[in-house]
Amino acid sequence: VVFAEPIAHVDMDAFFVEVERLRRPELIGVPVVVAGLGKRGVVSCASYEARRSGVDSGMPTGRARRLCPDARFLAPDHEAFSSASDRVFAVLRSFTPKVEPVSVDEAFLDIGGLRLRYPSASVVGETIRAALREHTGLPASVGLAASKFIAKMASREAKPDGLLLVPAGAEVEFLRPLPVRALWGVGESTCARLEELGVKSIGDITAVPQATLKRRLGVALGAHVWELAHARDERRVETDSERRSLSVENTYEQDISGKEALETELLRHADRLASRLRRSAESARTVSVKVRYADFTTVTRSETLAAPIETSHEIFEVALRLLERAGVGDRPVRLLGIGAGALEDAAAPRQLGLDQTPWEDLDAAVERVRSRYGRKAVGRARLLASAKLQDESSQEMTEAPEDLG
DNA sequence: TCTGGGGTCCTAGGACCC
DNA sequence: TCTGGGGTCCTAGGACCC
Repeated sequence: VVFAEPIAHVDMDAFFVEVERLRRPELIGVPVVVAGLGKRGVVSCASYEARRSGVDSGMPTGRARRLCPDARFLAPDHEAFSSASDRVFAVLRSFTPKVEPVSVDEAFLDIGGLRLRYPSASVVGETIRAALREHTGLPASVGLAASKFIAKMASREAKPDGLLLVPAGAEVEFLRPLPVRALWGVGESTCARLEELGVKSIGDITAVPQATLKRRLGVALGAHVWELAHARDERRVETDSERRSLSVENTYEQDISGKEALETELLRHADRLASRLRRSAESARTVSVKVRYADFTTVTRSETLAAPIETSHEIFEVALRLLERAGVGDRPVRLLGIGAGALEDAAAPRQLGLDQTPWEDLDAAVERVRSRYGRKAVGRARLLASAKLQDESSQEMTEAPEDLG
């Protein structure tokens, strides 16, 4: 006996809102919106009550306030979400080790191995939902199918707090009436181009030759969309995929401008990025800088180095060059970011240059102090002096900062 | 209404090498 | 004198997802 639908997609319902409701029961049953509360904030998660007023993820908070003035607006508490996420994944892994995280609140499970313990895939799905409810207190929806992408579409149809199994063989029929926008990988832009071909539903795609789609959408996307519309999806559940990049960025409440302010913010970002690299024991061979101007145009500059780097000092040096190359000048900037790519294991043997500096030792020491006394226990004098620029922190340093340069 | 932060993957052109 | 084909790597931008 083998399940004909061995892939489960588990998706938590209004995750951030439900986590808040666990500790604040007065939020149950009323519209709740978790969102950036600043001038330039957007919605991270809206409760189903708020969604009825048209509020949804990604929407500017200002607009959400107008649509649903009675909602409770809460700033995201990332630590709470992250520990709730850990509890969710612990429950999922108690069923099978074959868990592929998609995001903090979503995962694919290969439940094929559970066929001897459960009578059907649906029973597995309902058992997972009940276990999540019991051990985390949170509602989840589950989609079951023969392939990942159908399972994903099924969980969406099942929401909220539901389960849907799409029987093997019935996939095309299930997909046919759904709008193309519902396809995983078809966003606003692709949707518009498909509409130009007269394609509105997923069923419509099957009437278009694959060659036409490839010409219109590009080879990879055209082929992909055509395959998905025919319910062909061979992707397996991948349990151990490695991260490819790391980045830190910030949108400012007020645009910043001028060399001094930009460089100080760049230094702050380099510091955070190096800290995260160190904690994951990785080094980076490419560094990129991202700048978004007041008119929302965005430019990136990147540089690939001969050897990987990892300290805040080295990252800052490269980032400064890239900022120069971006040619910002005096233009007002609304977002500044730094990214690290081409990641390598920091333990990998590396060539020692003649100008090898003690920066690594310094960063390591800083990290040790921080893990013991908190993130703000040590920092650069330059960042302390300009702490008012930081829009995410209102706390003062409690320890005297060391001057790191 | 005015657009977050963290990621992934694809495309297209150019450099460079054989 | 004019000009190959293929492969890999890098860069910049864009679409998409949660």
